[in-house]
Amino acid sequence: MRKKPNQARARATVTAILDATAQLLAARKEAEVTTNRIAERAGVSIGTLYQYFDGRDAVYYALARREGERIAHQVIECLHVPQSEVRGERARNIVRLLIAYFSDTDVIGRVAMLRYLAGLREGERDDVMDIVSAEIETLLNTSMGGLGSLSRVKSYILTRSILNVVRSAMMDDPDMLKSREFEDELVLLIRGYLMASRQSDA
Amino acid sequence: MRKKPNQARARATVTAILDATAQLLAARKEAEVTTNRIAERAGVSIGTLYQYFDGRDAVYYALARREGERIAHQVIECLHVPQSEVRGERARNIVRLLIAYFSDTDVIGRVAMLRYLAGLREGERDDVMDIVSAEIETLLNTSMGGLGSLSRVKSYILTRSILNVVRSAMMDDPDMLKSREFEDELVLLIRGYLMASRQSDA
DNA sequence: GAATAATATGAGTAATCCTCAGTTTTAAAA
DNA sequence: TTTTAAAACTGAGGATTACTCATATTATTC
Repeated sequence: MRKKPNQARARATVTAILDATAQLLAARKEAEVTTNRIAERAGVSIGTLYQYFDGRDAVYYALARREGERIAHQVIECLHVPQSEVRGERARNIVRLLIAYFSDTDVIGRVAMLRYLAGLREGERDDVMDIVSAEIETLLNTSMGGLGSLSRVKSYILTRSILNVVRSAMMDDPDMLKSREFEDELVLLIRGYLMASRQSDA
Repeated sequence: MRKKPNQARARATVTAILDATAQLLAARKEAEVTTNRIAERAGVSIGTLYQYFDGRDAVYYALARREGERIAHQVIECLHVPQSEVRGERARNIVRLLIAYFSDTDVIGRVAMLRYLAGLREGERDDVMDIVSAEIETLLNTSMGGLGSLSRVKSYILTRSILNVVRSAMMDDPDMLKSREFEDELVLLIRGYLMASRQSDA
Protein backbone atom coordinates (compact mmCIF):
# COMPACT_ATOMS: atom_id res chain seq x y z
CA MET A 1 0.00 0.00 0.00
CA ARG A 2 1.36 3.35 -1.00
CA LYS A 3 0.01 5.63 1.66
CA LYS A 4 -1.61 4.84 4.98
CA PRO A 5 -5.10 6.27 5.37
CA ASN A 6 -4.97 8.42 8.48
CA GLN A 7 -8.29 10.15 8.64
CA ALA A 8 -11.67 8.46 8.92
CA ARG A 9 -12.64 9.61 5.46
CA ALA A 10 -9.56 7.99 3.98
CA ARG A 11 -10.20 4.71 5.78
CA ALA A 12 -13.74 4.73 4.43
CA THR A 13 -12.33 5.25 0.94
CA VAL A 14 -10.05 2.24 1.23
CA THR A 15 -12.93 0.14 2.53
CA ALA A 16 -15.12 1.29 -0.34
CA ILE A 17 -12.45 0.31 -2.84
CA LEU A 18 -12.12 -3.17 -1.37
CA ASP A 19 -15.89 -3.62 -1.23
CA ALA A 20 -16.24 -2.50 -4.82
CA THR A 21 -13.54 -4.94 -5.88
CA ALA A 22 -15.28 -7.81 -4.12
CA GLN A 23 -18.56 -6.95 -5.81
CA LEU A 24 -16.97 -6.73 -9.25
CA LEU A 25 -15.12 -10.02 -8.79
CA ALA A 26 -18.36 -11.68 -7.78
CA ALA A 27 -20.32 -10.26 -10.70
CA ARG A 28 -17.93 -10.13 -13.63
CA LYS A 29 -15.17 -12.09 -15.26
CA GLU A 30 -11.80 -11.31 -13.81
CA ALA A 31 -10.51 -9.77 -17.03
CA GLU A 32 -13.32 -7.23 -16.93
CA VAL A 33 -12.27 -5.91 -13.56
CA THR A 34 -10.16 -2.83 -14.17
CA THR A 35 -8.78 -0.22 -11.83
CA ASN A 36 -10.93 2.42 -13.47
CA ARG A 37 -14.07 0.35 -12.97
CA ILE A 38 -13.18 -0.38 -9.36
CA ALA A 39 -12.76 3.33 -8.68
CA GLU A 40 -16.00 4.16 -10.46
CA ARG A 41 -18.01 1.64 -8.47
CA ALA A 42 -16.38 2.68 -5.23
CA GLY A 43 -17.46 6.22 -6.00
CA VAL A 44 -13.95 7.65 -5.91
CA SER A 45 -11.71 8.95 -8.63
CA ILE A 46 -9.04 6.82 -10.20
CA GLY A 47 -6.38 9.08 -8.76
CA THR A 48 -7.58 8.30 -5.27
CA LEU A 49 -7.26 4.59 -5.87
CA TYR A 50 -3.67 5.02 -6.96
CA GLN A 51 -2.94 7.00 -3.84
CA TYR A 52 -3.49 3.89 -1.76
CA PHE A 53 -2.71 1.00 -4.09
CA ASP A 54 0.02 0.18 -6.60
CA GLY A 55 -2.48 -1.28 -9.03
CA ARG A 56 -5.09 -3.95 -9.47
CA ASP A 57 -3.06 -6.79 -7.99
CA ALA A 58 -2.33 -4.74 -4.90
CA VAL A 59 -6.06 -4.19 -4.41
CA TYR A 60 -6.69 -7.91 -4.80
CA TYR A 61 -4.00 -8.63 -2.28
CA ALA A 62 -5.46 -6.23 0.26
CA LEU A 63 -8.92 -7.69 -0.24
CA ALA A 64 -7.59 -11.20 0.20
CA ARG A 65 -5.81 -10.16 3.31
CA ARG A 66 -9.01 -8.79 4.77
CA GLU A 67 -10.78 -12.07 4.00
CA GLY A 68 -7.87 -14.02 5.43
CA GLU A 69 -8.05 -12.10 8.67
CA ARG A 70 -11.76 -12.71 8.91
CA ILE A 71 -11.48 -16.48 8.58
CA ALA A 72 -8.39 -16.58 10.78
CA HIS A 73 -10.32 -14.95 13.59
CA GLN A 74 -13.01 -17.59 13.32
CA VAL A 75 -10.45 -20.37 13.45
CA ILE A 76 -8.75 -18.85 16.47
CA GLU A 77 -12.11 -18.56 18.20
CA CYS A 78 -12.67 -22.27 17.57
CA LEU A 79 -9.28 -23.00 19.04
CA HIS A 80 -10.08 -21.12 22.23
CA VAL A 81 -13.19 -23.10 23.09
CA PRO A 82 -12.10 -25.11 26.12
CA GLN A 83 -11.28 -28.77 25.67
CA SER A 84 -14.10 -29.80 27.99
CA GLU A 85 -16.69 -28.33 25.64
CA VAL A 86 -15.45 -29.73 22.34
CA ARG A 87 -14.85 -33.31 23.53
CA GLY A 88 -12.15 -34.12 21.03
CA GLU A 89 -14.07 -32.62 18.14
CA ARG A 90 -12.02 -29.49 17.81
CA ALA A 91 -10.33 -30.67 14.63
CA ARG A 92 -13.71 -31.42 13.11
CA ASN A 93 -15.08 -28.03 14.06
CA ILE A 94 -12.25 -26.24 12.36
CA VAL A 95 -12.51 -28.42 9.28
CA ARG A 96 -16.23 -27.65 9.11
CA LEU A 97 -15.57 -23.98 9.44
CA LEU A 98 -13.14 -23.95 6.54
CA ILE A 99 -15.34 -26.11 4.34
CA ALA A 100 -18.29 -23.83 5.03
CA TYR A 101 -16.26 -20.77 4.16
CA PHE A 102 -15.03 -22.16 0.85
CA SER A 103 -18.38 -23.70 -0.02
CA ASP A 104 -20.05 -20.33 -0.08
CA THR A 105 -21.48 -19.94 -3.56
CA ASP A 106 -20.88 -16.25 -3.33
CA VAL A 107 -17.55 -15.69 -4.98
CA ILE A 108 -16.55 -12.63 -2.98
CA GLY A 109 -12.85 -12.37 -3.06
CA ARG A 110 -12.38 -15.86 -4.40
CA VAL A 111 -9.92 -14.90 -7.05
CA ALA A 112 -8.28 -12.43 -4.73
CA MET A 113 -8.02 -15.14 -2.10
CA LEU A 114 -6.31 -17.42 -4.56
CA ARG A 115 -3.68 -14.88 -5.35
CA TYR A 116 -3.10 -14.31 -1.70
CA LEU A 117 -2.79 -17.98 -0.89
CA ALA A 118 -0.56 -18.51 -3.86
CA GLY A 119 1.77 -15.93 -2.40
CA LEU A 120 1.72 -14.09 -5.66
CA ARG A 121 3.21 -10.92 -4.32
CA GLU A 122 6.82 -11.86 -4.00
CA GLY A 123 8.74 -11.10 -0.86
CA GLU A 124 5.76 -10.70 1.45
CA ARG A 125 5.22 -13.22 4.18
CA ASP A 126 1.83 -14.63 4.97
CA ASP A 127 1.67 -13.22 8.47
CA VAL A 128 -2.05 -13.79 8.92
CA MET A 129 -1.55 -17.53 8.58
CA ASP A 130 1.53 -17.28 10.76
CA ILE A 131 -0.64 -16.02 13.59
CA VAL A 132 -3.00 -18.97 13.27
CA SER A 133 -0.04 -21.35 13.17
CA ALA A 134 1.35 -19.83 16.33
CA GLU A 135 -2.01 -20.15 18.12
CA ILE A 136 -2.27 -23.80 17.19
CA GLU A 137 1.28 -24.36 18.32
CA THR A 138 0.65 -22.78 21.71
CA LEU A 139 -2.62 -24.56 22.20
CA LEU A 140 -1.34 -28.01 21.40
CA ASN A 141 1.81 -27.47 23.43
CA THR A 142 -0.01 -26.37 26.58
CA SER A 143 -3.48 -27.77 26.96
CA MET A 144 -3.24 -30.95 24.94
CA GLY A 145 -0.37 -32.47 26.84
CA GLY A 146 -0.83 -35.98 25.56
CA LEU A 147 -0.09 -35.20 21.99
CA GLY A 148 3.49 -34.14 22.38
CA SER A 149 4.91 -30.76 21.55
CA LEU A 150 4.28 -29.12 18.24
CA SER A 151 7.24 -27.53 16.52
CA ARG A 152 6.97 -24.61 14.17
CA VAL A 153 7.41 -26.92 11.22
CA LYS A 154 4.64 -29.20 12.46
CA SER A 155 2.17 -26.39 12.90
CA TYR A 156 3.13 -24.99 9.52
CA ILE A 157 2.41 -28.30 7.82
CA LEU A 158 -0.82 -28.75 9.75
CA THR A 159 -2.27 -25.35 8.92
CA ARG A 160 -1.14 -25.17 5.31
CA SER A 161 -2.11 -28.69 4.34
CA ILE A 162 -5.67 -28.35 5.58
CA LEU A 163 -6.22 -24.90 4.20
CA ASN A 164 -4.75 -25.69 0.82
CA VAL A 165 -6.61 -28.94 0.35
CA VAL A 166 -9.90 -27.20 1.04
CA ARG A 167 -9.00 -24.41 -1.32
CA SER A 168 -8.00 -26.85 -4.08
CA ALA A 169 -11.24 -28.76 -3.67
CA MET A 170 -13.22 -25.54 -4.02
CA MET A 171 -11.74 -25.10 -7.48
CA ASP A 172 -11.59 -28.73 -8.59
CA ASP A 173 -14.75 -30.26 -7.25
CA PRO A 174 -17.20 -28.25 -5.13
CA ASP A 175 -19.44 -31.27 -4.63
CA MET A 176 -16.65 -33.30 -3.11
CA LEU A 177 -15.86 -30.32 -0.89
CA LYS A 178 -19.32 -30.44 0.61
CA SER A 179 -19.45 -34.21 1.07
CA ARG A 180 -19.37 -35.79 4.48
CA GLU A 181 -16.61 -38.12 3.33
CA PHE A 182 -14.35 -35.19 2.54
CA GLU A 183 -14.88 -33.72 6.00
CA ASP A 184 -14.16 -37.06 7.64
CA GLU A 185 -11.01 -37.55 5.66
CA LEU A 186 -9.64 -34.14 6.57
CA VAL A 187 -10.23 -34.88 10.22
CA LEU A 188 -8.40 -38.14 9.69
CA LEU A 189 -5.50 -36.32 8.09
CA ILE A 190 -5.14 -34.09 11.14
CA ARG A 191 -5.53 -36.86 13.70
CA GLY A 192 -3.27 -39.22 11.81
CA TYR A 193 -0.54 -36.62 11.70
CA LEU A 194 -0.85 -35.77 15.39
CA MET A 195 -0.82 -39.42 16.38
CA ALA A 196 2.13 -40.23 14.16
CA SER A 197 3.93 -37.26 15.69
CA ARG A 198 3.38 -38.59 19.18
CA GLN A 199 4.66 -42.02 18.22
CA SER A 200 7.78 -40.71 16.53
CA ASP A 201 8.58 -38.60 19.61
CA ALA A 202 8.56 -41.61 21.87
CA MET B 1 -5.56 -22.45 -26.47
CA ARG B 2 -7.17 -20.89 -29.48
CA LYS B 3 -5.85 -23.02 -32.28
CA LYS B 4 -4.09 -26.35 -32.18
CA PRO B 5 -0.68 -26.30 -33.85
CA ASN B 6 -0.83 -28.99 -36.54
CA GLN B 7 2.38 -28.66 -38.43
CA ALA B 8 5.84 -29.13 -37.00
CA ARG B 9 6.66 -25.48 -37.52
CA ALA B 10 3.65 -24.44 -35.49
CA ARG B 11 4.53 -26.80 -32.66
CA ALA B 12 8.01 -25.31 -32.61
CA THR B 13 6.46 -21.86 -32.42
CA VAL B 14 4.37 -22.78 -29.39
CA THR B 15 7.41 -24.32 -27.73
CA ALA B 16 9.44 -21.18 -28.45
CA ILE B 17 6.74 -19.02 -26.89
CA LEU B 18 6.67 -21.11 -23.73
CA ASP B 19 10.45 -21.17 -23.51
CA ALA B 20 10.62 -17.43 -23.96
CA THR B 21 8.03 -16.94 -21.23
CA ALA B 22 9.99 -19.12 -18.83
CA GLN B 23 13.15 -17.16 -19.54
CA LEU B 24 11.44 -13.82 -19.05
CA LEU B 25 9.80 -14.94 -15.81
CA ALA B 26 13.18 -16.09 -14.53
CA ALA B 27 14.96 -12.89 -15.49
CA ARG B 28 12.46 -10.09 -14.95
CA LYS B 29 9.78 -8.98 -12.58
CA GLU B 30 6.39 -10.39 -13.45
CA ALA B 31 4.91 -7.01 -14.29
CA GLU B 32 7.57 -6.51 -16.95
CA VAL B 33 6.58 -9.65 -18.81
CA THR B 34 4.26 -8.58 -21.62
CA THR B 35 2.83 -10.47 -24.54
CA ASN B 36 4.78 -8.29 -26.95
CA ARG B 37 8.03 -9.00 -25.16
CA ILE B 38 7.32 -12.72 -25.05
CA ALA B 39 6.70 -12.74 -28.78
CA GLU B 40 9.82 -10.70 -29.44
CA ARG B 41 12.06 -13.03 -27.45
CA ALA B 42 10.45 -16.09 -28.98
CA GLY B 43 11.29 -14.64 -32.37
CA VAL B 44 7.71 -14.62 -33.59
CA SER B 45 5.31 -11.79 -34.25
CA ILE B 46 2.73 -10.75 -31.73
CA GLY B 47 0.00 -11.87 -34.08
CA THR B 48 1.34 -15.40 -34.02
CA LEU B 49 1.21 -15.51 -30.24
CA TYR B 50 -2.42 -14.50 -30.28
CA GLN B 51 -3.16 -17.24 -32.77
CA TYR B 52 -2.39 -19.82 -30.11
CA PHE B 53 -3.08 -18.08 -26.82
CA ASP B 54 -5.82 -15.87 -25.43
CA GLY B 55 -3.32 -13.64 -23.69
CA ARG B 56 -0.60 -13.61 -21.11
CA ASP B 57 -2.41 -15.66 -18.49
CA ALA B 58 -3.15 -18.36 -21.04
CA VAL B 59 0.55 -18.58 -21.86
CA TYR B 60 1.38 -18.85 -18.16
CA TYR B 61 -1.17 -21.58 -17.79
CA ALA B 62 0.23 -23.58 -20.70
CA LEU B 63 3.74 -23.20 -19.35
CA ALA B 64 2.64 -24.33 -15.92
CA ARG B 65 0.91 -27.30 -17.44
CA ARG B 66 4.08 -28.32 -19.20
CA GLU B 67 5.99 -28.09 -15.93
CA GLY B 68 3.25 -29.97 -14.12
CA GLU B 69 3.44 -32.81 -16.58
CA ARG B 70 7.18 -33.00 -16.19
CA ILE B 71 7.07 -33.36 -12.42
CA ALA B 72 4.07 -35.67 -12.59
CA HIS B 73 6.02 -38.08 -14.76
CA GLN B 74 8.81 -38.16 -12.23
CA VAL B 75 6.41 -38.89 -9.40
CA ILE B 76 4.74 -41.68 -11.35
CA GLU B 77 8.15 -43.17 -12.09
CA CYS B 78 8.85 -43.17 -8.36
CA LEU B 79 5.57 -44.92 -7.75
CA HIS B 80 6.41 -47.69 -10.18
CA VAL B 81 9.65 -48.72 -8.52
CA PRO B 82 8.80 -52.12 -7.02
CA GLN B 83 8.14 -52.33 -3.32
CA SER B 84 11.10 -54.67 -2.83
CA GLU B 85 13.50 -51.98 -3.97
CA VAL B 86 12.20 -49.05 -1.95
CA ARG B 87 11.77 -50.89 1.36
CA GLY B 88 9.05 -48.68 2.71
CA GLU B 89 10.77 -45.47 1.67
CA ARG B 90 8.54 -44.68 -1.26
CA ALA B 91 6.80 -41.84 0.51
CA ARG B 92 10.15 -40.33 1.39
CA ASN B 93 11.41 -40.63 -2.16
CA ILE B 94 8.43 -38.77 -3.51
CA VAL B 95 8.67 -36.09 -0.84
CA ARG B 96 12.34 -35.62 -1.71
CA LEU B 97 11.52 -35.35 -5.36
CA LEU B 98 9.00 -32.59 -4.78
CA ILE B 99 11.21 -30.71 -2.36
CA ALA B 100 14.07 -30.86 -4.83
CA TYR B 101 11.87 -29.55 -7.59
CA PHE B 102 10.59 -26.60 -5.61
CA SER B 103 13.98 -25.85 -4.07
CA ASP B 104 15.51 -25.13 -7.43
CA THR B 105 16.80 -21.60 -7.26
CA ASP B 106 16.03 -21.21 -10.92
CA VAL B 107 12.64 -19.62 -11.05
CA ILE B 108 11.57 -21.12 -14.38
CA GLY B 109 7.86 -21.16 -14.46
CA ARG B 110 7.50 -20.44 -10.77
CA VAL B 111 4.89 -17.79 -11.12
CA ALA B 112 3.22 -19.72 -13.90
CA MET B 113 3.22 -22.78 -11.69
CA LEU B 114 1.53 -20.85 -8.94
CA ARG B 115 -1.28 -19.76 -11.17
CA TYR B 116 -1.74 -23.27 -12.35
CA LEU B 117 -1.83 -24.73 -8.87
CA ALA B 118 -4.13 -22.00 -7.73
CA GLY B 119 -6.54 -23.09 -10.43
CA LEU B 120 -6.71 -19.55 -11.63
CA ARG B 121 -8.33 -20.32 -14.93
CA GLU B 122 -11.85 -21.00 -13.94
CA GLY B 123 -13.67 -24.04 -15.21
CA GLU B 124 -10.64 -26.11 -16.14
CA ARG B 125 -9.88 -29.23 -14.18
CA ASP B 126 -6.39 -30.08 -13.09
CA ASP B 127 -6.19 -33.28 -15.10
CA VAL B 128 -2.44 -33.65 -14.76
CA MET B 129 -2.80 -33.98 -11.02
CA ASP B 130 -5.79 -36.24 -11.51
CA ILE B 131 -3.58 -38.71 -13.35
CA VAL B 132 -1.11 -38.80 -10.48
CA SER B 133 -3.95 -39.25 -8.00
CA ALA B 134 -5.28 -42.17 -10.01
CA GLU B 135 -1.86 -43.82 -10.13
CA ILE B 136 -1.46 -43.52 -6.38
CA GLU B 137 -4.91 -44.90 -5.89
CA THR B 138 -4.23 -47.93 -8.06
CA LEU B 139 -0.86 -48.58 -6.54
CA LEU B 140 -1.99 -48.43 -2.95
CA ASN B 141 -5.06 -50.50 -3.71
CA THR B 142 -3.16 -53.31 -5.40
CA SER B 143 0.41 -53.72 -4.25
CA MET B 144 0.25 -52.31 -0.74
CA GLY B 145 -2.41 -54.63 0.55
CA GLY B 146 -1.86 -53.94 4.22
CA LEU B 147 -2.85 -50.30 4.09
CA GLY B 148 -6.45 -50.69 3.11
CA SER B 149 -8.09 -49.36 -0.01
CA LEU B 150 -7.71 -45.78 -1.05
CA SER B 151 -10.79 -43.95 -2.23
CA ARG B 152 -10.75 -41.11 -4.70
CA VAL B 153 -11.21 -38.63 -1.90
CA LYS B 154 -8.31 -40.12 0.02
CA SER B 155 -5.94 -39.97 -2.91
CA TYR B 156 -7.10 -36.43 -3.66
CA ILE B 157 -6.27 -35.31 -0.15
CA LEU B 158 -2.98 -37.14 -0.15
CA THR B 159 -1.73 -35.66 -3.40
CA ARG B 160 -2.99 -32.13 -2.90
CA SER B 161 -1.88 -31.74 0.68
CA ILE B 162 1.70 -32.76 0.00
CA LEU B 163 2.04 -30.77 -3.19
CA ASN B 164 0.49 -27.64 -1.75
CA VAL B 165 2.46 -27.65 1.45
CA VAL B 166 5.70 -27.89 -0.48
CA ARG B 167 4.57 -25.11 -2.77
CA SER B 168 3.60 -22.87 0.15
CA ALA B 169 6.92 -23.48 1.82
CA MET B 170 8.75 -22.48 -1.34
CA MET B 171 7.12 -19.07 -1.11
CA ASP B 172 7.10 -18.61 2.65
CA ASP B 173 10.36 -20.07 3.82
CA PRO B 174 12.79 -21.68 1.37
CA ASP B 175 15.19 -22.58 4.16
CA MET B 176 12.55 -24.59 5.99
CA LEU B 177 11.71 -26.29 2.71
CA LYS B 178 15.25 -27.62 2.42
CA SER B 179 15.55 -28.73 6.03
CA ARG B 180 15.67 -32.37 7.01
CA GLU B 181 12.97 -31.76 9.60
CA PHE B 182 10.56 -30.58 6.95
CA GLU B 183 11.15 -33.69 4.87
CA ASP B 184 10.64 -35.93 7.90
CA GLU B 185 7.42 -34.19 8.84
CA LEU B 186 5.94 -34.56 5.39
CA VAL B 187 6.71 -38.27 5.45
CA LEU B 188 5.01 -38.38 8.83
CA LEU B 189 1.97 -36.62 7.41
CA ILE B 190 1.63 -39.25 4.71
CA ARG B 191 2.24 -42.24 6.97
CA GLY B 192 0.02 -40.87 9.70
CA TYR B 193 -2.84 -40.44 7.26
CA LEU B 194 -2.43 -43.90 5.77
CA MET B 195 -2.25 -45.52 9.19
CA ALA B 196 -5.26 -43.60 10.47
CA SER B 197 -7.13 -44.66 7.35
CA ARG B 198 -6.38 -48.28 8.03
CA GLN B 199 -7.53 -47.99 11.63
CA SER B 200 -10.77 -46.26 10.75
CA ASP B 201 -11.52 -48.95 8.17
CA ALA B 202 -11.25 -51.73 10.71
C1' DG C 1 -9.47 31.80 11.26
C1' DA C 2 -5.00 31.33 9.07
C1' DA C 3 -1.76 28.03 8.06
C1' DT C 4 -0.79 23.47 7.05
C1' DA C 5 -1.50 18.78 6.12
C1' DA C 6 -4.31 15.21 4.25
C1' DT C 7 -7.34 13.76 0.84
C1' DA C 8 -9.67 13.82 -3.59
C1' DT C 9 -10.17 14.93 -8.59
C1' DG C 10 -9.95 13.58 -13.60
C1' DA C 11 -8.11 14.99 -18.04
C1' DG C 12 -4.28 13.48 -20.35
C1' DT C 13 -0.26 10.62 -21.56
C1' DA C 14 2.09 6.32 -21.60
C1' DA C 15 1.88 1.53 -21.87
C1' DT C 16 -0.14 -2.60 -23.31
C1' DC C 17 -3.46 -5.40 -25.51
C1' DC C 18 -5.19 -7.47 -29.41
C1' DT C 19 -7.11 -7.51 -34.26
C1' DC C 20 -7.13 -8.16 -39.05
C1' DA C 21 -5.97 -7.60 -43.84
C1' DG C 22 -2.34 -9.15 -46.26
C1' DT C 23 2.00 -12.27 -47.00
C1' DT C 24 4.63 -16.49 -46.78
C1' DT C 25 5.16 -21.39 -46.01
C1' DT C 26 3.67 -26.15 -46.14
C1' DA C 27 1.26 -30.20 -47.65
C1' DA C 28 -1.59 -32.49 -50.54
C1' DA C 29 -3.90 -32.91 -55.04
C1' DA C 30 -3.78 -32.85 -59.85
C1' DT D 1 6.04 -30.75 -61.33
C1' DT D 2 2.82 -27.36 -61.08
C1' DT D 3 -1.52 -26.06 -58.81
C1' DT D 4 -4.33 -25.30 -54.99
C1' DA D 5 -5.78 -24.62 -50.55
C1' DA D 6 -5.07 -24.74 -45.92
C1' DA D 7 -2.04 -23.48 -42.25
C1' DA D 8 1.04 -20.36 -40.34
C1' DC D 9 2.98 -15.87 -39.88
C1' DT D 10 3.40 -10.70 -39.98
C1' DG D 11 3.19 -6.05 -37.76
C1' DA D 12 1.00 -1.44 -38.20
C1' DG D 13 -2.37 0.60 -35.67
C1' DG D 14 -6.95 1.18 -33.22
C1' DA D 15 -8.89 0.04 -28.69
C1' DT D 16 -8.28 -0.48 -24.07
C1' DT D 17 -6.23 0.10 -19.66
C1' DA D 18 -2.81 1.85 -16.55
C1' DC D 19 -1.11 5.49 -14.14
C1' DT D 20 0.49 10.57 -13.27
C1' DC D 21 0.29 15.14 -11.69
C1' DA D 22 -1.30 19.85 -11.40
C1' DT D 23 -5.11 21.52 -9.10
C1' DA D 24 -9.09 21.63 -5.87
C1' DT D 25 -11.30 20.37 -1.72
C1' DT D 26 -11.66 19.00 3.05
C1' DA D 27 -9.73 18.30 7.72
C1' DT D 28 -6.62 19.49 11.51
C1' DT D 29 -3.72 22.32 14.20
C1' DC D 30 -2.35 26.37 16.66
